[in-house]
Amino acid sequence: MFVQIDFNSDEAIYIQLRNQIIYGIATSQLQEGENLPSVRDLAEHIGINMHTVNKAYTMLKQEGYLRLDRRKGAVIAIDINKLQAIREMREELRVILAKAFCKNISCEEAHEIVNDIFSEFERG
Amino acid sequence: MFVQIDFNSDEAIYIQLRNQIIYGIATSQLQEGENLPSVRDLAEHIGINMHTVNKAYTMLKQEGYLRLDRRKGAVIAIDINKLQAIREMREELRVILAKAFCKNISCEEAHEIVNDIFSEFERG
DNA sequence: TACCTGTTATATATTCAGTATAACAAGTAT
DNA sequence: ATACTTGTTATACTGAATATATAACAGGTA
Repeated sequence: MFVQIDFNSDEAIYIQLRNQIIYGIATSQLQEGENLPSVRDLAEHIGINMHTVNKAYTMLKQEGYLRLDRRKGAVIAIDINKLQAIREMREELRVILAKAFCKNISCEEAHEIVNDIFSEFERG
Repeated sequence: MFVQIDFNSDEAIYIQLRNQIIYGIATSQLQEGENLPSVRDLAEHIGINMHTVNKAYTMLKQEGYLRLDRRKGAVIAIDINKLQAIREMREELRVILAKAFCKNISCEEAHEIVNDIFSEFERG
């Protein structure tokens, strides 16, 4: 597994875990239909509690990134609600871009950064 | 004041307050040199504790959005460290755009949303 | 002097994060 | 059938973060 938890971060462990799995999907390190480790195995591997992993998995399920199957365990399965995704993205971007604008980052510069990051995904 | 706190939100009050002040600066509702209400007045107005407002102000000071002056109180004063701002923005964008990419939002669609939000600022 | 600023210090209640055990239902492998 | 795996649920505990409540202090203003 590729997960790397920063225990000194102010971000909760289960949020870091969720973000890294989403990033793994975006970069094709994790693909539709692929299995994630069981909550117990991943917890063991990272060195954290089972429930912390379960919290991340449950959140990812709720957000439409995976399906939890009694037979196969946690399986990557994207459920796309594009309108809702756009609405959420807009709200999150509003804060980030407001900060950027205050710090003299131009719209063009923001576009460049967006392109940079998207290229990380598309050449996955 | 324009602040509107959602007490049912999962976002901390002082974070909501900070975000709205940054948004207010970006949209020119608050301008360089302008005074914010005193921590006691704003707390009274919103109906929250003085320390919660103080926490938001202290954070905004730390992040370079205002100066705290014993004479004038809290004054909008942007301290620009563009390189750092870009670095932080990049990290935050990475998570948001990974989510977007998983939900089939294209790079072009992301650009449109960025343009939309920037236009909220520039016509302030 | 009286009043206003931000600031600091305590104390308290509540919620959240993370851990620790334990058990359960359902499926798989032997 | 037995043993083992899966996610899931329940309970209990610790520690940290959030928010509140009083109180006081230093520096500046009217």
